[in-house]
Formats: sequence, structure tokens, C-alpha cells
Amino acid sequence: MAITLNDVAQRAGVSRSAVSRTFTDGASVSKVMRQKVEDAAIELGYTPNFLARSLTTRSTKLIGLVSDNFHNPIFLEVFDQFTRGLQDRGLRPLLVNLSETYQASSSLRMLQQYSVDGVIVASSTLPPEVSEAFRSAGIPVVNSFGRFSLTPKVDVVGIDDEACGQIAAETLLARGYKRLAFLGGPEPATSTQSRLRGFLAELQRAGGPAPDITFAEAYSFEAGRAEMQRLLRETTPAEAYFCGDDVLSIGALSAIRDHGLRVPEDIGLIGVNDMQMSGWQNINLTTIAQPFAEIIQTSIDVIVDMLQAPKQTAQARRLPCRLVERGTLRALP
Amino acid sequence: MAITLNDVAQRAGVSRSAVSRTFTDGASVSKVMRQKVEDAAIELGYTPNFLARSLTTRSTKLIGLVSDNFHNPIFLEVFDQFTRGLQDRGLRPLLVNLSETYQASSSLRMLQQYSVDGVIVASSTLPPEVSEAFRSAGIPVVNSFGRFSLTPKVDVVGIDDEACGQIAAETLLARGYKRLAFLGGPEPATSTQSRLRGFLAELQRAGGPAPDITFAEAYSFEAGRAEMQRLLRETTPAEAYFCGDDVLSIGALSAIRDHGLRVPEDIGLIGVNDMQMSGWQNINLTTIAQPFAEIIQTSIDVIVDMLQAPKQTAQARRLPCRLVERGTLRALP
DNA sequence: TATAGCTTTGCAACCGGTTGCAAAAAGTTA
DNA sequence: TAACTTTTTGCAACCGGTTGCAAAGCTATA
Repeated sequence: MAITLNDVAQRAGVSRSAVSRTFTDGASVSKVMRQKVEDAAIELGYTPNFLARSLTTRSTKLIGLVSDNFHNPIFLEVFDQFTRGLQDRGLRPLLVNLSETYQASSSLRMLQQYSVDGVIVASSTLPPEVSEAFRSAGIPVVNSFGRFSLTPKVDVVGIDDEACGQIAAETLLARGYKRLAFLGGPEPATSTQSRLRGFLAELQRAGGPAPDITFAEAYSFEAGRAEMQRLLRETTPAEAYFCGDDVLSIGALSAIRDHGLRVPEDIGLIGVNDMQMSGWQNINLTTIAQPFAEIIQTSIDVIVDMLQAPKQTAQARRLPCRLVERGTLRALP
Repeated sequence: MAITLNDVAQRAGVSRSAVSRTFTDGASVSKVMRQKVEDAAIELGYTPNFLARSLTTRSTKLIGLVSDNFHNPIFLEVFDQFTRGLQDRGLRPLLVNLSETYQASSSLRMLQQYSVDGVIVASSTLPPEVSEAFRSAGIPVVNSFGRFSLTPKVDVVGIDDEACGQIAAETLLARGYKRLAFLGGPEPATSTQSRLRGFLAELQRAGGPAPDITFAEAYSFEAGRAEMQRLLRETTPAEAYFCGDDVLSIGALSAIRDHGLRVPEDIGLIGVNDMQMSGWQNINLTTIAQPFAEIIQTSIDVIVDMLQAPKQTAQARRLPCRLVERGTLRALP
């Protein structure tokens, strides 16, 4: 069916090696040889088979892109940029969607079977063991949006979650908010824990009062809304909430407004991520932006480096967050 | 580095064929042989190389998943379901993100190089030629979310855009709206044109007045917002708008509210898609739902069938839309 | 126990490429 | 033109598997 290198060689009246060489750059081929081969190739519509080639070259240009975040809207930006970035470098993303039915362990086996050149684990909620398993199997791996560590077992690119909590605290205090609260993502998530830690540390340093602390069931609109509804029903609400993530914040925002309270007049709200919808004018959420583009670009750079040179020791990189002022916090006094 | 079939054969003291056979089901291997091989394989941590295998079996289980919709939030649901559905059937999605810099033609070449078993083109905006190119190259292809045709060149699974426009018209008329308008996606998009056609036909049939017709620059929040702002500034707004898509509707919604008008009291709005955010209580958009799950499931079924049996003639399937009542249209009289 | 029939196994060729090596061709220099 | 380089080319082995075929092993029957 498909045209192979043999067909082209025969058509051009040359050896198989000759054809192979004209299609691998840096190989020694004369002008006239190359011409003959290219003519034949075009005539026949030949395309080299990458997978066959990979057998000997030991490089498939396939990168496993594994995530479990498919429901969070930040996924939109993240996957758009990852796929483009990889494509721009001639790499191909092989997508893995982890879920209850598709476990991390089977994804390792599967990506091994496909001889991926490397793996990007894009998730802030997956445990480090997922990335480490790839490394143990000898596959270059980088954990994007992962947790910072001074002694990481795999390369990590993410934000400084504690600094993020600190920015939230500083911002809220600067605006004169007194009764503060933290509304986190799922309690076991390390990202939520680190943000909380940074938040508390800064409040304490500034001599502020201890905040209320609660956690939503998931990083989702419904979970944020449900938790805020519970808070409004069962507690005296705080003056301002630091929410673990934007989609959570938007859920909380809807609960507050439905309860007849105004934002930011009655309650202030600050999120984390700066996803697309946070900027929509009917949401207009004040938030701490994750530098998506930089994290993704850096992750790709790291994996590309690892493909070229065997890995050195693992390194964790923290990229800076920044405050994005919108309409859910009252103005500076 | 990696363990190969040879290593296992040697370790188990058997031939290469024996090892191969224990790992291909349906092959003839005795109990004791299988035991020996499996022991050696486990001991060495052997995983068969799928790509090498594909050379002779002519099947990679790789499915190209090509799209250009990465910015539209419906992408969230679509990709989550596609990746899971493919995984459940033992297929692997190789993702292609079409853009200005990465053209359809190069994606064909690239997917050929990787010998994908089939391709799913998931887009309502890409021209039919994109899918047809794959078919011409002999690659099984299905166009998900594509346009219906009585004589399709490739298999298509989508909704009936005209029926969708008809539902919109019926719904608006039933609520007693008189001055209607259509706010479409980009004018050249066939999905927008078909929805408009169905909308107009039904209005005419019912003896309703001709609607105003305008188009947004893109299927995006900003485009919907900008176009609605222009309408509010330059025209007398209609009583109700049928918007080409949810994200567009949400943009329009924000413009209307910013303009000091109420929805649904002053202006009614109905969208298409029923994406996740449309159900968020602070958006609460009345819309016509696309049956995402069914479209995706059907698309996968179609491609799987094509993998088994050589393709018959192409067929276009239309799956039914349904109205989702929320809060952006006034109640029935 | 000899023979027929079925199952299991290994050999060797093949899938579509790449690449080290040595021979052939072309280019330089004297 | 001969001798020496340098470049180009083809051969053959290899990458990690699969598979048709025939030989070997086993079981059942007479």
C-alpha cells in the first residue's frame, strides 16, 4: 500500500542507503544522486516512516503529555500552549488522561511501549510518585505545575505556592481587610497546603488575626459554590476570602451574590491562576496570576535539554506569580 | 538499555518466536513454554515495543486527534471525552493543534510519518478539505462536529445545525418575542450559516418578522461582547437574540448587563452548545445543547469500525439537539 | 509398537528504515 | 599521467519485533 524506501530506490535505480541518506540531513550525498532520489520520491509520493526509523535512531520525537486536570478550565490554556510549543520543536504530544479508570501505572507501561522520548506530567494534584516512576524507568520527565522542593527527585517547574499565599495576605491586609479567611482546594492537595502556609506565615508576620480555614471538595465551580453556601449559612462570613484557585473563586462568587451580598462591598475575594474566564467582564476576578506561558515554555526547554544530554541532577524551578487587579477586592484606602 | 525480546529469549533459553508468541494472543504456545517466558519477562522487566511490532502488524493503535478549537471552552468537554473514549478502546491520541503556524497540510504529512491508524478531525470550523485530504491519503478519518451533507466525502458526526436554528426560532416565538435577531459566529463558518438558515426558515414558516442579522469576528467571549456593544450603541436592540454559540452568548450577556439592561427582562438570549460554564449559576444561560457525549462516542465507534473493515461509502450522521431551559429567556406566557 | 494426526517449536525471512565499512569514483597535487 | 586524498556509493548487518513453513514432539488409535 504505502510507498517505502525500497520502492523509491528501485524507481531511482540506486541503493536503499542512498535513499535513506538523502532523507537524513548531514549525510553524504552528491548533487546528482540527491536529485535522482528526490524526483523518484516526489513521483511516488514517498514519506519516510518515522517509526521504522526510530528503531535504529532510538528517537521517536514522541512526548507523553499526562494530566488529570481535564475539567479545570485552566486546561484550555495549558494544553493549547503545550501542544503548540511541542509542535514548534518537532515533537509530538501523545496524550494521556488519567482518571479513576486509567491509572498512572498503566500509563507508564503504555508510554514505554510507545518508546516516548520524554514525558511531561502537567498537574498540580498528582502525587510526585507519578513523575518519579517515569524517571525510575529511565524516561526523561518534567513535572509541570508541580510542587517545589529543595531536593526534588524529578525536574519540576511551577510557581512558589507559599509566595503566592504571601501575596494574597499582603494584598488583603493592604486593603484594610481584618477578618480574613482561606477557602482552599481539596485538603490533601499539596498546592493548597503550601498556599495556606504562606498565607498564614505572612499574616502572622504582619500581626494580623488568624483566619478561618476551610476546604472545598475539589478544584471546581460546584465545590467552591457549595462550600461558600455552607459558610454563609453556618458562619458569620469573613470580610475577605483567599480562594485556592479561580474556578473555586467563581463558584464562591456566585454563592455570595445569590445570598444577596455584594462583591467587593460586602465581601472581598481573591483567587489564583488568572484563567481566561477570570478576565471576562461579568466575572472580573481579582487574582494571582500563574505565569502559564513561562512555565510551559520552561518545561519544554527542560525536556528538550534532557533529550540532548543525559540528565544531570533534578532541579525544581519556581517562577514568580503576580497580582492581577480586577473587581473583587475593594480599592486601596 | 531497554530489555528486548532477545534478552528474554536468551534468559528463558527459548527462541525469539516463542517469546513473541507468548505476547501475542491467539498464538500457539504450550503451558510450560508460556510459564518459562513469563518468568523471564517479569524477572527482566520486559515490555514489548509497540512500534517495532507495528512494522509487521501494520497497526499502531495511534489515532490522530486534530483540532483548531483550543480556545473555545467546549474544548474542555470534548477533549476529556475523546481521550478517555480512545483510551478505553486501547487507542492512543496523538494530538495536533492546527494554527496559523501549523497548517493542515503539514499535519497530514506528519500523521502519515507516524502511521496513525486513523484520524479524528474535531472541529466545526475547519473546511471539509482537511478531512478529505486524509481520506485521499488512505487514512480512515471521521469529521466530528462537522457539517452535515447528503453526499459527504468523509464520515461526519455532528448536529443538525438547521434544526438547531429551528429550535431557537420556535423557542423564541413561543415566548412571545417579536423583534428577533441573529448574532452569529464568523460569517464564513458553515455552522453559523446553517443555523441561520434554519432560524430564518422557521420564522418565515411561522409568519414571524425577519430578524436582524449580524456576525461576530470569532467564536469567543470578546467577539460576542464587542459585537453586542456595537449593536447596543448603534442600533435599537432586538427583544431577543439567537447567538451562534455559548461563549459568544456569554460575551453578549456581559455587554448587555454593562449597558444597564436586564436579562431576560429587557433582552432575551439563547445560545448553542451547553458548555460547562453555561450552567454556572452566575451565568445561567438558556441554550441549545449539543449532545457532546453521543457525538464523541459515535465518532469513536465509526473510526473503530473503519479500522476493522475497509471503509464503505461515507456517511453523515446528525444527532439531535435539545433545549436547556435556564435564565436568559422569559418564561412561557 | 507402528502409524496417523495434531500441537508446539525454531528457523529464517521480512516489516521499513539506518549505518559502519570498504570499494569505487572523483578531485588534487606533483 | 601517476600517486594520493577526499568524497560518494553499495553491501550487509542491525534495530525489535512477527509469521509462514517445516521439523520435532506428543497423543491417540489400531
